[in-house]
Amino acid sequence: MHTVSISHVAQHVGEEVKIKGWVYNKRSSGSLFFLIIRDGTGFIQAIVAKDEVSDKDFQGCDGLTQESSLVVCGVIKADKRAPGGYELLVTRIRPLQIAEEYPVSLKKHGVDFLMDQRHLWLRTPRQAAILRIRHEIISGIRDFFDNRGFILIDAPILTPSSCEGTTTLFSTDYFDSTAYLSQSGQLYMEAAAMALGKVYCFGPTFRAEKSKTRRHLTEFWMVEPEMAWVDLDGNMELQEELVSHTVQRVLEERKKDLETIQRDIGRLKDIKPPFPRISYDEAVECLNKNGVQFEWGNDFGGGDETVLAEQFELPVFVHRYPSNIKAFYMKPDPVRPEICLSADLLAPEGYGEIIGGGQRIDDLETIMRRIKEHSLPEEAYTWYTDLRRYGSVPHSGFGLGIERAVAWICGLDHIRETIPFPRLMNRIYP
RNA sequence: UCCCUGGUAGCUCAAUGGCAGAGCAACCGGCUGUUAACCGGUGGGUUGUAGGUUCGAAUCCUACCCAGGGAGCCA
Repeated sequence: MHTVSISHVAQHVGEEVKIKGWVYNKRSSGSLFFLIIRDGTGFIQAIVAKDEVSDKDFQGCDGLTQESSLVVCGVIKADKRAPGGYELLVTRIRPLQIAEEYPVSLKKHGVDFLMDQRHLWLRTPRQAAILRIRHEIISGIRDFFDNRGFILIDAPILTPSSCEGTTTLFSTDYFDSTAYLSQSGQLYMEAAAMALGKVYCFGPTFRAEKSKTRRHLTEFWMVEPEMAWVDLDGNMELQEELVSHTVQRVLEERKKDLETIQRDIGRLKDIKPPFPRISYDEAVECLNKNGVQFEWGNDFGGGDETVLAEQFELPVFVHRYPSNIKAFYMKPDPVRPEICLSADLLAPEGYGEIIGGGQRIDDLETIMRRIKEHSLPEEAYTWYTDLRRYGSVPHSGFGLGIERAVAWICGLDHIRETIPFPRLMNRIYP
């Protein structure tokens, strides 16, 4: 008798099979037990009838508790009364371990409790569905780049100093000096792009900011492509293709999981290029027209981003921000040096910035001036400025926040559910 | 760091100055098609912590701790 996964039971109707899993729920009715069994791929109702199994097996069912592990044998049958449409008529049942009283019940729980039980919370249908969608998003992104000739380059996680010199970094002891956990692989990707043309990194990112909002984690994952010979327009084109490809892939491959989490997929279906593009100037005008007091030169807050995104059905690019609210390496606009060739992509439905990127400064004099203006330690950036000494070319790139993308595509109201074990300002357990 | 809200049984909540309560979970019993099954029964409490006001505090006051939401900062 061979083991089948619950997701494949439809192909085994009438056969006697083995299922290895856990008890999700149990109901009994005198001489019948209804066990809802899960195996990580799905859920199936198992019927244990007194007349169909040994007395020992039947009595054993009485002691089964929520999340007990077991191996059951039985015949797959289609039945309208069963949740999912199929059920298992049990012939043999072997408990492996009887679970202790399980903390996470099928009833309602509060966030604090669930976060403390995150290792067990992952077993619930909703959390498992989100993690499968996260996997699909990640694999969709990797396939997108791999199929377009990008080379995966792993950026270092331990770094000697800040990449951008602004945000708060986590520090750690590094022999007799201090190292910092990476907040971006971008500068290293610029070096790699000059070696290999089109590259990307995909790794964790760390920010020690004391942010307590539904959009922030202290540890999150980011994909950062970087391309030689590509300008701002080419950069935005790649972004809209990447985002559309990823959304369509999830719609095709994870329909069932989207149903499980009750995501309204109406607006996701239309996510296809081209995305609207507005300049920072136009965005400021748009905010003022919508009753938001906003002054040219400031950066957008969460609320401002939502107002802007609400004007469009699709994700929207906001490009050409003032240079002094962006990172030091953003290339100034040749006709208006006070603004730069940067672009952020704002997701619809209030999910905010999911991509930040732009064209980089490729001129040695300009990059040296910007490093001085930002009071960055010049020696630490020698390798970076070397890229402008030895065959500099126009180049662009961006960073896509995986968790924010997952939150948007899944329609979640908090980023903490998008990652298996979230790290927040005041939470590092489990 | 600042602002707002909250903390009562394992979990989710009620009790607003006067006997500490319910549903679920656990345990015992019943039921041959249940759908977060249902029905009957049992056990379960330092009301976040420390002070204070009061004849009397879960309830009012002060400080602290913890959590949630937001601001700033950011993807």
